[in-house]
Amino acid sequence: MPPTRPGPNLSRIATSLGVSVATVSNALSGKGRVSEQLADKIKEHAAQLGYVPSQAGRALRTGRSGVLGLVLPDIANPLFPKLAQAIEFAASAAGYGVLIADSRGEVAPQTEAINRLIERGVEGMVIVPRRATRISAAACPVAVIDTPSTPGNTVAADHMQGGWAIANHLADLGHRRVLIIGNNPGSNVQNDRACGIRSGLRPGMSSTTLWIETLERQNGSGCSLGLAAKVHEGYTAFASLSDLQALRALTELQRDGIHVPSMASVTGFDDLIWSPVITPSLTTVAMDVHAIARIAISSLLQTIQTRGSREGVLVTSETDRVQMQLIMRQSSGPADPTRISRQTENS
Amino acid sequence: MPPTRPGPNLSRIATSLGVSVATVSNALSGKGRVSEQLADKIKEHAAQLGYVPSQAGRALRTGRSGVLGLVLPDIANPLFPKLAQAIEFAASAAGYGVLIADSRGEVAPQTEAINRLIERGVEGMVIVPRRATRISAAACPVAVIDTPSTPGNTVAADHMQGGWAIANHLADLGHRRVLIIGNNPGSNVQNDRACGIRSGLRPGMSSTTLWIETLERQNGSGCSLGLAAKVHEGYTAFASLSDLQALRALTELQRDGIHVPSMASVTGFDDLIWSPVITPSLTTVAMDVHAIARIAISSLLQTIQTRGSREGVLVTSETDRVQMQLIMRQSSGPADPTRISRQTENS
DNA sequence: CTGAAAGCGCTTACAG
DNA sequence: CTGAAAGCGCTTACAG
Repeated sequence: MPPTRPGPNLSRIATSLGVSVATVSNALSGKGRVSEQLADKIKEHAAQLGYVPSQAGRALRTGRSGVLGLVLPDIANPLFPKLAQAIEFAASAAGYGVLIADSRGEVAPQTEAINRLIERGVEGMVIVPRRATRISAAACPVAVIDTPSTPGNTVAADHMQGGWAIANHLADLGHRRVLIIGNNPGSNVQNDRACGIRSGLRPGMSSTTLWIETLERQNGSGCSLGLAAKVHEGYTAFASLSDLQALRALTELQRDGIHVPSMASVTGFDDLIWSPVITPSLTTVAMDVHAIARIAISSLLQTIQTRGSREGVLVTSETDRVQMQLIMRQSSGPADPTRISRQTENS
Repeated sequence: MPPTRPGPNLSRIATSLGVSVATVSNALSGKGRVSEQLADKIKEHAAQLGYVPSQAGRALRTGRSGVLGLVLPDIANPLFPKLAQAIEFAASAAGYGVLIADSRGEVAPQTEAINRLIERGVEGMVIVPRRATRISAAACPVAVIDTPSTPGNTVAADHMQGGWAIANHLADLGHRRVLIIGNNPGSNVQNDRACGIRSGLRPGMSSTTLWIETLERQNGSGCSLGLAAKVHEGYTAFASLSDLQALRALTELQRDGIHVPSMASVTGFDDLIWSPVITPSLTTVAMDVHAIARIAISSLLQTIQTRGSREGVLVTSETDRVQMQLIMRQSSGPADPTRISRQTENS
């Protein structure tokens, strides 16, 4: 005999009130097929009994599990908490739960993670793909958050525009030689940001790009980036493609006696947790994770409603790129040292 | 009529093979009530058809959803990714999925988040409580990860011992005046770490504690911590209670021209993502998140098996505290400047 | 407005 | 070793 849940179910409520389960179900779901009077009575009684509907029963009957999956193949990415939070927020606002899955930085198992979610009956999933991975259609609708230039992307921050905003900011401050500092040239996101920066340079400005992974392959992990030397070569701005690289750049410059921002400006991307906390606080570009999450979830749910949850489609959205916003803090300032006195500096 | 899943189900497999659903079920679950020959044939056919068992059907029948909840009331805590990853790893190794829930830093809604998970039918949950929140029993088994000194804690890193390890390290390096830098005096974890540090000081050593939130309430958020002045007062070691505070301390010292580690040592806690990346890399104390996750999940599952998943119990474990490990990097060095030459420094 | 009944997909005693 | 049947809790056409 199947095990009975200890909690009350529709049948218990029904018999104790002398009505049918159908009526209880209709009353609680508020479909309006029950007289208001009776409905209120049923609702009250259910609440009193501490009734919690069985998702399993409902899912089996309706074919809808009420659960979405979130695949984060690189959970160690410090952007993750904000995005996960935003996704969870948007999903639960729509009445959905969120199952997480990650592939722990290994190579193959993105597919495995996806399969685990399918087995758990998710109606759709949001995937933040690992570097340049193409998502082959899974057995359910999929919303991809990567970068607008990735084919199949559903929604993402406009990383190019973010880069442009940084370049514009640096140009306004009078910088002419910009060192772009990225981690990995294989990242679509980082490449788009770098392109954006280059596209925003004005006549007379120039940039060079330094990829940390490439450098570390030669000099060993944790090696110096040689930024002090770059300052002496005439670089005055260090535009990092993530706050993590900005942090590395800033601490290296400071350690080597280069004062930021009076001798060199440092900027980042993403407004990660430490950016407002460090000294000097970091000028950066933030993505609107809530807008992105909202668009991803609503497009996903729309696809599920129109096409069902068993067809492997890449979800599209009307707004596929969300503006990034420049956050001016204290790590960037005028390039010309004679103007330093005009710059507000933290004491 | 209830909607049919597009995918194959047991019945489809059964009829197409001319056997009963019971036999298919037994064969696929490997309970051994079917001849090996037939079982193999069924398994092969099921795989060929791309059969995915319906969790909803199984859950309804067995009363077990195969899902656990993870409640992170402060998802912005940068420790989150590591812990979430470890929990997800341990849970999925045991065949469970993980639903996340967070309360977005608001005050009341820890309970609301917990209820959402209950409604989704989790068999149990892991809760990392917000600051000093006491978890009142939910409607299912609960494993709490906080600090061993919290009543009801299931498992946690031994934060006191971690503090002791830091103090011991600083003592070995010859430091005598230690400034402990914490964020919030209301955090159990931070308090235990501070106690641990104090307990490890040797005769002749002294410490003062600086709580950043308290200071910022007076001087405004983002204010200077005045660490350079502390150096001139004779403090040589800045023992932060989290890597985030260590980062703030380090950058402030560097900005004010104090070289680390030759003029002052800085240490942290948690080995967060940036700790090995900054210059100088950060000496810190790491918790073994995988051990903690493993213990939390296994205790939780054991309780679920013995007492069911509908009783609100606080799970206990045999090992309630996991040792923390000192990671010596370059931000800490000898207190006595004359000995600096003996210290290996990164160039 | 209310109720009786079917059925989603599964597992498990029970019978053969 | 294999099968027929019951039933987990729910929702929804259908009948009254």
